[in-house]
Amino acid sequence: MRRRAATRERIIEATVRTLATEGFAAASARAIARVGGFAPGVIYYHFDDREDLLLAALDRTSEERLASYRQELEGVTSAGELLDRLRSLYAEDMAQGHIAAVQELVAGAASSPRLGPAIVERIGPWLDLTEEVARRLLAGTLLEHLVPAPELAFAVLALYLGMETMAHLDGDRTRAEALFAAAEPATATFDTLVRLRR
Amino acid sequence: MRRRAATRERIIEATVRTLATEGFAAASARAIARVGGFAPGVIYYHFDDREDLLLAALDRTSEERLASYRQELEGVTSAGELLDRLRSLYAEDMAQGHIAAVQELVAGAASSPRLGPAIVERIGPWLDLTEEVARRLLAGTLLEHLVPAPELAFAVLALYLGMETMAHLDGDRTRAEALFAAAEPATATFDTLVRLRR
Amino acid sequence: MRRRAATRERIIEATVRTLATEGFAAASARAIARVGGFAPGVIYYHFDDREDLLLAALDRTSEERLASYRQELEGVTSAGELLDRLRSLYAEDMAQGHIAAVQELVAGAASSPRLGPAIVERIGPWLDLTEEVARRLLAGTLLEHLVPAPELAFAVLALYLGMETMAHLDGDRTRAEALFAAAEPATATFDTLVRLRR
Amino acid sequence: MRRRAATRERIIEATVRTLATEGFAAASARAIARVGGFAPGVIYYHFDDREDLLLAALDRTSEERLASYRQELEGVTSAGELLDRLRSLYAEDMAQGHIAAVQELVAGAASSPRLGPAIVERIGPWLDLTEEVARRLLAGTLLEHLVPAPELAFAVLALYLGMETMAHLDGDRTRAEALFAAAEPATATFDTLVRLRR
DNA sequence: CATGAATGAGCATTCATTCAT
DNA sequence: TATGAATGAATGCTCATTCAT
Repeated sequence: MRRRAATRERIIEATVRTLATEGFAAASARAIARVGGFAPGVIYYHFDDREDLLLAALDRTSEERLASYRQELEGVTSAGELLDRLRSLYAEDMAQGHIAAVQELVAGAASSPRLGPAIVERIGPWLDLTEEVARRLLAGTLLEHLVPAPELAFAVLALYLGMETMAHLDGDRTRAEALFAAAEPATATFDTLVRLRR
Repeated sequence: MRRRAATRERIIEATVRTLATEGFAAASARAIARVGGFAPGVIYYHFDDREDLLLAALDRTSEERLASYRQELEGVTSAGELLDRLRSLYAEDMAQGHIAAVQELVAGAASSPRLGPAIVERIGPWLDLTEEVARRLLAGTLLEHLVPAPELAFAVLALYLGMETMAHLDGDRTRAEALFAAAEPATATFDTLVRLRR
Repeated sequence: MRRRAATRERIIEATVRTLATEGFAAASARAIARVGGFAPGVIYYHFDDREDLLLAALDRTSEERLASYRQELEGVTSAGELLDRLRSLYAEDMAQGHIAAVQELVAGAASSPRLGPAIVERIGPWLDLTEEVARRLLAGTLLEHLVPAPELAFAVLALYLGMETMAHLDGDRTRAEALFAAAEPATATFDTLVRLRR
Repeated sequence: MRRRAATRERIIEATVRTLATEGFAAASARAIARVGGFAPGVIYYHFDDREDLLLAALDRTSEERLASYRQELEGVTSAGELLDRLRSLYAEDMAQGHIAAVQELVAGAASSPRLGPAIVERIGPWLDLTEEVARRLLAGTLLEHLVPAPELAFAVLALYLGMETMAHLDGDRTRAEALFAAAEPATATFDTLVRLRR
């Protein structure tokens, strides 16, 4: 009983690792089994099929990262602080390969009708978190009624995803970093205006 | 002479259509041939390999749309007008399926080392156009020195791509439209401020 | 464990048979699978690729026959006896189809850069055996210093290979047999001269 | 009318060249057309199919070389002289690529049931020439009745073919040259014995 | 006669999935 | 439960050959 769950974990972990290092197309049942050190057949004892497994892997990564983001962004009250935190979270994402796995899944989803909607579904909690942070920062500012939080949250996530996609295409991460750097003066101005107003 | 070029066109057109309707992974030589009503072998008579064909399809779509965007955005001077034009261009993109094909290619490129950089290369002219429009709109405003145009252009394209990716994942276009609608008050405010300042 | 090796054997055996009866070019993965009664895919479960399989088939045949030749030629001391033994070995070769398979491989190797050198390598032990027998027979005769053993060995193998090629080209084995018959008086004379000299 | 024959020639010549430089498997209709600078389709106006063309190419090369060999070997009366002439003819063969084309054909014939016998047929005139030279040299010697000329001729051609095959396998021509060198003392001894006897 | 575009069958190889052990 | 051998369909691609122009 216990063992069943443990094996499941091993398979999921191997899948995330394979996605991150080999890519979506190369994350075949055999490749995952090789990475994890188990027989290919065992996968089908724990998961219905490849898609089922990939979604489980996405769940794992998503939950884990969402927890980190939530904790890190909880007490943030200024735009400058937010930018700082996001920057280091993004660096973490990259270092741990989580984001690579997600990006591979999003890209690969194009070729599987079931995967796409399931991925979007899993974006829901991220939208909630983003919206919450946005509301907190905009509260009491001029922008509060000018920029609706749900749409802003969607735009932020889309931007993040698009950035990742672009970086993934040619392996160049410097543009994303340049974007963080370029946003700094704007966040400073924003924070100053907010303080003056209060 | 004539015939050769005509067939090339037929193949490219079938490729764009297959990408848009079936997805990257399903756009196999056979599938494209089926869609276009020709023998699979003919593809290799006109293109070196699958990637060569996919890039040709991307070129076609990209050039065509870039021309439309350039023409439509040429004389735009206010944020409100810009938003309007983008809205209808986006609607066109969707109706014609071009953007779906592009999205599939961008996503699929993850699994092909040659495709990725080639696609990034083709994003260049889009970055230029975006940057140019951004400069024009920001010129003389307070934001001019606060928001560097190149990074802004990159962010805009990333946002657009991310939006498309998300919409493509589950086929829901309403979020993109909601974003356009939500941006309207902000553009109006922007235009008013600019006018006052002048 | 056991099963794996057994299947490997089946595949190799089917390969040798296909080479012998259908020829090099026709020994496609599909053809071999058809002959052996298994799925084409199984080949790639046991061998890296077609060349790997062909070389394995060559190894099997070569080792098996080399053992027979070595055993049969070990105690031979006269030219007449040598001729007799070679004759029956050659008949065996033909009956078992081994030599036909080898001939196909040698011929086909022309079109595969990796196969050629690998085959030459496998000819090494045959050169050694031939040279050893040649030395033994020539020792103490007038020819000993007139005919260098390594070159003689090479010539003998080339003659054997050429004979096989010719026979294989049109399926006529009688010329090879006529050659064996024609060589008999010469070997008898040789043996007589050697005996007189001693 | 004239033109027809001229085109035929061009095609044949392109075929020989393609065989020599690209090999049997790569000598596709398209490759030959590319080498010769004409349309692939034209081949089928002059030849029934690929095999027909390959045989025509073999005919051309064979006739041309046979004429050279015949002329060169006509007045030869000693084994030493014969060896010398053969050596320079062999060098010519190699330099002109004729022998490479023939070897490719012989090797490739394995994969075509019609080609094999047709090639053997074309070896006939070579057997005749070889036999004639052999008879001339052996006439009046002790070997005359010990070694039947037809079988000897066959053995010589088989040796030549085998040598070529082996050299072709790994591109090493030095062994053939070593064989020529090693045969020299034996031919000298042969010539001396013959002279003494007369 | 010649062209060169098109056909369709064939090939090597990979992979998700099944199933006897 | 787990193993890993086997299946069979699919894929990218090449080629001899045909045929409208």
